[in-house]
Amino acid sequence: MIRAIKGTRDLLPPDTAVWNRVEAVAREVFRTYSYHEIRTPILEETQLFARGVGKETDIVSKEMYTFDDRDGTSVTLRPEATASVIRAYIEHRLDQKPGVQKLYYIGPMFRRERPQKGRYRQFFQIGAEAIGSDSPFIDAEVIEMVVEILTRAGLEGFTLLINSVGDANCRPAYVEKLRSALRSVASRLCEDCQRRVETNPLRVLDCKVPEDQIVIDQLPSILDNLCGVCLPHFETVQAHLRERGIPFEIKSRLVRGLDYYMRTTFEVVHGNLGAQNSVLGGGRYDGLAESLGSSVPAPGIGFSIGEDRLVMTVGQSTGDVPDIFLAPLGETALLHAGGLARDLRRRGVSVEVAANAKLKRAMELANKLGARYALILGDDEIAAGQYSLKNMQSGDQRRVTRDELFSTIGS
RNA sequence: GCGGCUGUAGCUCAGCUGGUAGUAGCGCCAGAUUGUGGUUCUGGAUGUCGAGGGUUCGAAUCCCUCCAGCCGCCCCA
Repeated sequence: MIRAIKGTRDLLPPDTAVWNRVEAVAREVFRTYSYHEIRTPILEETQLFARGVGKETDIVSKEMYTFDDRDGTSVTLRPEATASVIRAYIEHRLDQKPGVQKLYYIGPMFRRERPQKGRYRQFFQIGAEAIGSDSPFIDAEVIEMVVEILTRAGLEGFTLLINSVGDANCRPAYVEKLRSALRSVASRLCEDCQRRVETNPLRVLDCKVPEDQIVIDQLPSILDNLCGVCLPHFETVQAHLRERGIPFEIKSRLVRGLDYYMRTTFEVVHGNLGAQNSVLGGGRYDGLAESLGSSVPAPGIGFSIGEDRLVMTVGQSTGDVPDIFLAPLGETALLHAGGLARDLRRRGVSVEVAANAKLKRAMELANKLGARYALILGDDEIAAGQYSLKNMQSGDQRRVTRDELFSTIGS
C-alpha cells in the first residue's frame, strides 16, 4: 500500500470543516484590518532562505527540503513565508504603492524535522506581514489582530508573550555581556547550554531544564540593555496594548529562532499542545528587505499561526450535513428528483439524492448523514404536485407543494 | 539527528508462558413480505497479525533489521 510520506498527512472530512472555519475567520479578520492576500510559490531559490532566515539557523542548516533543479539551480520547498513575501515585495516594487503594505497568506510550509504531536514536515501557516512602517503602533495593531483571530477561531486559555530583542545597535553588545556572564556560571548549566554559551548565547535563555532556571534567572536581561531607540519603541507597544485591553506577559527570555527578528517579538502559547506549546510566533524584521537586496528600507513586522496546532486546539467538528435528502421511488421519480435537486441547490440548499430507490435504505442513509429533512417522491406525490416532507428530528411528515417546500427549506 | 513506547479487521482492541486469527464492541453491507430512519433481531464482507529475515516440527506470539505512528530531547508554527 502506498501511504502518505512521513510527517505529511491527509486532512479528511469532517476535520476539513474545522480548517475551513478557521481560515474563514482569519480571512474575515484580515479584511477588517485591510490586509490583502498574497500567494507566493512553494518552491524558491535556496539562497532566499539562506540569506533571509539565516544560514546558521536550524531551519536552514538542517531542516530544509533542498534539491537541484534540472538546470542545476538549488531550489527549496519553503520552510516559512516571510522571506518569500519580502522577495515579492522587492521584485514587484510594492514600496511604490501607497501606504503600508499589509499582506496575508495561508498555505503549506515544509521542514524536515522529526514528526511529533503538533509538528509535521508539511504544516500549514496562516500569517501576515505589514511592510513599510517602523511605528510601534503597527506592532500593537498586528498583535491585536492576531489575538482577534485566535479568539474568534475559538481558542481559549492562551497566553500572549512579548519581548524586545533589540536591534543591530544594542543586541551585539548584550550578547557579549550575556556570554561573559554565562562563562562564569557555565559549569552549573546543562550540557546543551554549555555548548550554547559559545554558539548562540541567546538560546540559553530558552532552556527548559528545571535545574538551570535559577542560574538563568540571574543572567542580565535584554530589557535592561536596550538602546535609546529600542526601549521607547517597546514601551510604546506596551502602552498601545494596554490601551486596547490586550492582556500580555513580558518574557524577557523569549528568543526567536530566525535571524531576521529585531525589536518586538511575540508568541502565543497554549497548554494543550504538549511540547509544541507555541501556536504562533512573530516579530519585527526591519533589516530583512535590505539583506535580501532591497535598495530602499522596508521595515516590517509579521507573524505566523501554526494552523495545525490551532485546529488541534479548537476541537472537533461534526461536519456539514445535508439540509434535505431526496428519496425518489422509481426511475420516473428519480428523473424528477434530479431537476428538483438542482432548483433547491440554486437556492443555496444542500441536497443529497438517493440514487438507489429503496425507501427504507434511503431513510436510513438520510438518518446516518444527519439530514434535516427527507423528501419522499413517489409517483402519486408527483402526480398530485405534492411531496412528502419529513422532519428527521421530530419525525413529523406532511404533504407540501413545491412552493411550500422552497419556503420551508429555503430559509 | 538522539532517546522511550507502540504496530492484530474501516475504528477501538482481545489473543497468558510459541500450536496455526476473534461469537468482542462500534462501523459498513444485506435481510426481518408491499413506500419510511433513529431501537431490536438475523446474516455477511474485510486481515499476506506493519515489512523482511532468523530460531523452531510449528510464530501474531521469541530474536534481528527496516518502516511507520505516538511521546520526549532538539528546534519551532
